Amino acid sequence: MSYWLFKSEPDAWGWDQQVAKGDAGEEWNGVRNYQARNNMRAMKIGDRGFFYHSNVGKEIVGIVEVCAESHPDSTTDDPRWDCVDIRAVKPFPRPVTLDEIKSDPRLTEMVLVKNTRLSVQPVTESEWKIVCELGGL
DNA sequence: GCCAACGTTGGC
DNA sequence: GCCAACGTTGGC
Repeated sequence: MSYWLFKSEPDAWGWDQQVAKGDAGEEWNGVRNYQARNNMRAMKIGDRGFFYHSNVGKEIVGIVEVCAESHPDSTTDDPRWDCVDIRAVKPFPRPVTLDEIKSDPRLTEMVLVKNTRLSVQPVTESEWKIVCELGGL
Protein backbone atom coordinates (compact mmCIF):
# COMPACT_ATOMS: atom_id res chain seq x y z
CA MET A 1 0.00 0.00 0.00
CA SER A 2 1.22 3.45 -0.91
CA TYR A 3 0.53 6.87 0.54
CA TRP A 4 -0.27 10.09 -1.29
CA LEU A 5 -1.35 13.67 -0.82
CA PHE A 6 -4.15 15.38 -2.76
CA LYS A 7 -4.19 19.13 -2.88
CA SER A 8 -7.22 21.26 -3.53
CA GLU A 9 -8.30 24.83 -3.08
CA PRO A 10 -11.28 24.53 -0.76
CA ASP A 11 -13.07 27.26 -2.71
CA ALA A 12 -13.07 24.95 -5.72
CA TRP A 13 -13.41 21.55 -4.05
CA GLY A 14 -13.18 21.12 -0.30
CA TRP A 15 -13.20 18.38 2.28
CA ASP A 16 -16.89 18.87 3.09
CA GLN A 17 -17.82 18.30 -0.54
CA GLN A 18 -15.64 15.20 -0.62
CA VAL A 19 -17.36 13.85 2.51
CA ALA A 20 -20.78 14.57 0.96
CA LYS A 21 -19.94 12.15 -1.86
CA GLY A 22 -19.84 9.34 0.67
CA ASP A 23 -18.43 5.91 -0.06
CA ALA A 24 -19.09 6.24 -3.78
CA GLY A 25 -16.31 8.80 -3.92
CA GLU A 26 -15.57 11.21 -6.73
CA GLU A 27 -13.21 11.63 -9.66
CA TRP A 28 -10.10 13.60 -8.82
CA ASN A 29 -10.28 15.29 -12.18
CA GLY A 30 -8.89 18.44 -13.67
CA VAL A 31 -5.23 17.60 -13.12
CA ARG A 32 -3.20 18.80 -16.08
CA ASN A 33 0.30 18.06 -14.91
CA TYR A 34 2.31 15.03 -15.97
CA GLN A 35 3.96 14.35 -12.63
CA ALA A 36 0.65 14.49 -10.83
CA ARG A 37 -0.96 12.28 -13.46
CA ASN A 38 1.84 9.75 -13.25
CA ASN A 39 1.35 9.58 -9.50
CA MET A 40 -2.33 8.82 -10.02
CA ARG A 41 -1.52 6.14 -12.58
CA ALA A 42 0.63 4.45 -9.95
CA MET A 43 -2.19 4.29 -7.40
CA LYS A 44 -3.95 1.10 -6.39
CA ILE A 45 -7.37 0.63 -4.88
CA GLY A 46 -7.08 0.95 -1.11
CA ASP A 47 -4.10 3.32 -1.19
CA ARG A 48 -4.48 6.11 1.34
CA GLY A 49 -4.00 9.83 0.88
CA PHE A 50 -4.02 13.07 2.80
CA PHE A 51 -6.52 15.75 1.75
CA TYR A 52 -4.82 19.15 1.81
CA HIS A 53 -6.46 22.56 1.58
CA SER A 54 -4.20 24.95 -0.31
CA ASN A 55 -4.45 28.73 -0.16
CA VAL A 56 -7.30 28.81 2.34
CA GLY A 57 -6.36 27.03 5.54
CA LYS A 58 -3.13 25.53 4.26
CA GLU A 59 -3.68 22.40 6.27
CA ILE A 60 -4.22 18.68 5.95
CA VAL A 61 -7.81 18.11 6.99
CA GLY A 62 -8.44 14.42 6.53
CA ILE A 63 -7.72 11.03 5.03
CA VAL A 64 -9.03 9.67 1.75
CA GLU A 65 -8.84 6.31 0.02
CA VAL A 66 -8.43 5.43 -3.64
CA CYS A 67 -11.64 3.69 -4.73
CA ALA A 68 -11.10 3.51 -8.50
CA GLU A 69 -7.81 3.16 -10.32
CA SER A 70 -6.62 5.43 -13.08
CA HIS A 71 -9.10 6.01 -15.91
CA PRO A 72 -9.70 8.77 -18.49
CA ASP A 73 -10.57 12.15 -16.98
CA SER A 74 -14.23 12.77 -17.84
CA THR A 75 -13.71 16.54 -17.96
CA THR A 76 -11.58 16.38 -21.11
CA ASP A 77 -11.37 14.53 -24.42
CA ASP A 78 -7.60 14.81 -24.34
CA PRO A 79 -6.35 11.23 -23.97
CA ARG A 80 -3.28 12.35 -22.05
CA TRP A 81 -5.18 13.01 -18.84
CA ASP A 82 -6.24 10.25 -16.49
CA CYS A 83 -7.43 10.37 -12.93
CA VAL A 84 -8.47 8.16 -10.01
CA ASP A 85 -11.56 8.27 -7.80
CA ILE A 86 -11.19 8.91 -4.09
CA ARG A 87 -13.53 8.80 -1.11
CA ALA A 88 -13.29 10.41 2.31
CA VAL A 89 -12.25 8.03 5.10
CA LYS A 90 -12.03 10.22 8.18
CA PRO A 91 -11.22 13.76 9.21
CA PHE A 92 -8.29 14.65 11.44
CA PRO A 93 -9.39 15.45 14.99
CA ARG A 94 -6.89 18.31 14.67
CA PRO A 95 -5.93 19.53 11.17
CA VAL A 96 -2.20 19.63 10.53
CA THR A 97 -1.10 23.01 9.22
CA LEU A 98 1.64 23.72 6.73
CA ASP A 99 3.42 25.68 9.46
CA GLU A 100 3.52 22.62 11.70
CA ILE A 101 4.85 20.46 8.90
CA LYS A 102 7.51 23.01 7.99
CA SER A 103 8.63 23.36 11.58
CA ASP A 104 8.90 19.60 12.22
CA PRO A 105 12.50 18.53 11.55
CA ARG A 106 11.29 15.05 10.56
CA LEU A 107 9.17 16.41 7.71
CA THR A 108 11.61 18.67 5.90
CA GLU A 109 11.79 16.25 2.97
CA MET A 110 8.06 16.17 2.33
CA VAL A 111 7.11 17.01 -1.24
CA LEU A 112 4.58 19.43 0.21
CA VAL A 113 7.52 21.47 1.50
CA LYS A 114 10.03 20.90 -1.31
CA ASN A 115 7.75 21.06 -4.35
CA THR A 116 4.85 23.20 -3.26
CA ARG A 117 3.22 23.30 -6.66
CA LEU A 118 2.72 19.59 -7.29
CA SER A 119 -0.97 18.84 -6.76
CA VAL A 120 -0.79 15.06 -6.35
CA GLN A 121 2.20 13.93 -4.34
CA PRO A 122 3.73 10.77 -2.92
CA VAL A 123 4.07 10.52 0.86
CA THR A 124 6.47 8.13 2.57
CA GLU A 125 5.28 5.70 5.23
CA SER A 126 7.23 7.47 7.97
CA GLU A 127 5.86 10.85 6.91
CA TRP A 128 2.39 9.34 6.92
CA LYS A 129 2.72 8.12 10.49
CA ILE A 130 4.17 11.39 11.77
CA VAL A 131 1.42 13.52 10.20
CA CYS A 132 -1.26 11.15 11.53
CA GLU A 133 0.17 11.59 15.02
CA LEU A 134 0.25 15.36 14.65
CA GLY A 135 -3.38 15.22 13.56
CA GLY A 136 -4.42 13.29 16.64
CA LEU A 137 -4.98 9.88 15.03
C1' DG B 1 -2.67 41.31 -4.65
C1' DC B 2 2.11 40.32 -5.35
C1' DC B 3 5.63 37.59 -6.92
C1' DA B 4 8.78 33.49 -7.01
C1' DA B 5 8.94 28.97 -8.70
C1' DC B 6 7.85 25.97 -11.93
C1' DG B 7 5.80 23.72 -16.15
C1' DT B 8 4.52 24.20 -20.88
C1' DT B 9 4.63 26.08 -25.43
C1' DG B 10 6.46 27.41 -29.67
C1' DG B 11 9.91 29.74 -32.64
C1' DC B 12 14.27 29.06 -34.32
C1' DG C 1 16.86 20.32 -28.99
C1' DC C 2 17.41 24.83 -26.91
C1' DC C 3 15.53 28.57 -24.63
C1' DA C 4 12.62 32.75 -24.19
C1' DA C 5 8.01 33.84 -23.33
C1' DC C 6 4.09 32.91 -21.14
C1' DG C 7 0.61 30.97 -17.84
C1' DT C 8 -0.45 28.97 -13.42
C1' DT C 9 0.09 27.79 -8.70
C1' DG C 10 0.29 28.82 -4.07
C1' DG C 11 2.61 30.95 -0.03
C1' DC C 12 2.99 35.27 1.96
